[in-house]
Amino acid sequence: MAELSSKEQKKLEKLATMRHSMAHVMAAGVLKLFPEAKIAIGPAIENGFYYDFDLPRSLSEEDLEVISENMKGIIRENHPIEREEVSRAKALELFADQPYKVELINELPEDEVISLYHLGDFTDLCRGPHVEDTSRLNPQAFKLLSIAGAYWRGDEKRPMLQRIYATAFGDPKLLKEHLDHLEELKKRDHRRIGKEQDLFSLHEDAGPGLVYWHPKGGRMRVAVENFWREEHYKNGYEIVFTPHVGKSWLWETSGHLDFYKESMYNPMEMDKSDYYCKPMNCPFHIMIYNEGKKSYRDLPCRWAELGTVYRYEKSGTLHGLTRVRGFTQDDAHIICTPDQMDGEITEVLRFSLYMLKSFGFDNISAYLSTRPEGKCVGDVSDWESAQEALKKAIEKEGLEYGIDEGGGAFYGPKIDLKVKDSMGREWQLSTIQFDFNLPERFNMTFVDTDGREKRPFMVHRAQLGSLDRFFGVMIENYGGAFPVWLSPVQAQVIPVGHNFDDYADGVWKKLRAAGIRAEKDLGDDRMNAKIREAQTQKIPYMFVLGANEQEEGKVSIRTRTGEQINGLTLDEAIALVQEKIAAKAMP
RNA sequence: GCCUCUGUAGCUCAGUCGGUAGAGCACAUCCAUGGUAAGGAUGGGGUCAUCGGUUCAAAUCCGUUCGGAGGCUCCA
Repeated sequence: MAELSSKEQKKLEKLATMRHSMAHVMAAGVLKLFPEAKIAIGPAIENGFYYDFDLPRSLSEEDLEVISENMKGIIRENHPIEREEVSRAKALELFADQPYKVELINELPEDEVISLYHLGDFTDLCRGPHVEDTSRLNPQAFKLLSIAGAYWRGDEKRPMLQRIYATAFGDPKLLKEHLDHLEELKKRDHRRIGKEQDLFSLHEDAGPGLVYWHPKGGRMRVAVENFWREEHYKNGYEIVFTPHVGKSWLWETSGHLDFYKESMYNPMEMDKSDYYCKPMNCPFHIMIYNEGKKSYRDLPCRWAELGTVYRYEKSGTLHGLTRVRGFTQDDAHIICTPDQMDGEITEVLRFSLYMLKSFGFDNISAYLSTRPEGKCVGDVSDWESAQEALKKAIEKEGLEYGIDEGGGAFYGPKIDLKVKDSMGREWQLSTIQFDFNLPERFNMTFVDTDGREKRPFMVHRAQLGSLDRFFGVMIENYGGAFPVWLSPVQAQVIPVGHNFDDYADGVWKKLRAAGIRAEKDLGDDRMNAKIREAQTQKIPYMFVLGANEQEEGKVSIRTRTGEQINGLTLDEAIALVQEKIAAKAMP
């Protein structure tokens, strides 16, 4: 959330005004095509605008063409856009055949000024502001993008309207830039790259939203998991493993069956008990904690698990790796005494930031969510000290942060960390979350210095969130051109011709022995085709070997960036690759 | 879940007015022995997602079911 200068702020406002006016033009264009259309709302949004309509039939791509032409016509007719303030009664009369507008008017507060904007013979209820006339709109710099269903006021019990999404800029060049950006996003789509690089798949027939990691994706995941485990041990965590299913009393005790049941897979009955697939790992970690009496000397417990959980997400929300039904959380629970809390929070935040930065996410912001109004568990004083600890930790790291007052869950305050990726999109990955509920429900205790049993603090945290989702985000962030340490194939060995297959095979074996993920391409293709193949696979290093290399026992490297490094001994080449791996660098 | 679009070879897609299916890539075999982004030839491969209906005849038209894609209050 970088602060915008007032000049930039003004520019954005101007753009939003222009887009909002464009939305009116679109509504006018739709009414030309469907005079009986009922219009709903049409705001400017981040990269454009939309307008919702209730139409006699569903829109097609061809309709967008017609509407688009209508809009160009309206703009060229050069209408003024004029404001008029009217009484409530007049407004209701004017929009008598527009039920959505009537609803809006009736909901406006008593003292609100009701304003209309006229654009030719189109009049819309609108707060404004707008551009003075349509000459301020560029007929070459907008594009209708898509048709989507949208519930009136986002309420699934209300009618489904048709929404037209569009984008608009002041200048056709900027429109083109934006469209190119959308094109680039498509190219980086992790579902596409996952297929191209043979990383993972999903199978509708075997269960929607369940991920299959192929060998190449598996290599990447092992690289990430190994790094993750090493860092957790270095940072004072223990790693635990817990079952995938548990009896119903666990979920009754945790409250999941009361509040979370519809997101859980149905139970399976075994020996007259119901077993549920876990949607979260917490109750299992608590089982470990509650095994034996704990002393203050045992605390803090920092227990991490790459725990695979199952959640029954609605079918319409599933999306590639980023929204799935079975996924592996990089979960941890920190159980500590009240005295230890401040230090633990500081550390967990520092560690999380380090983790995200290791994957090239340098643009990180924090969001603190505090105690909601109404029913919460836990003492108010505990909430306050927890919130204070979270805030201090954020400030100590010098992070930009926002506060979502009252945005916490009923069981505790939290920090969410969001990263901005290379395409400027924000993703929420890490979360650090207090829980005043489960320690109570599971009667977790520790014996303090005074010999009395007390309630420990418990904090949930995930750094990458879900490994599956994180991979989706990471693939798109890198656009499939991974740093060397993550690349599924780090080096591709390519002989110039079959005469050098043996030499290539020897080099390949040594690369593998040195711990480098190397492949050899001894197929019948010409070298050019092999290079092209390695290049499209975005393999960081190509070892191209022929007579020149064989005679001197050396190697020549082509990087995927097109750089040529010739005349290295194999040992030098191995050292070069290993250095880049260790540095988590690009080739 | 709901709305719109959509489902044809492993992948990307074409298939006109309803007349029983095609391309490129990939794969296999052979030829070619090659120096930094696709050498050539031949061949195998499809219950046109599913179930049902209309029809002399369905990939094509209609309905069902199951998937996939884009959306579903950044407030008149």
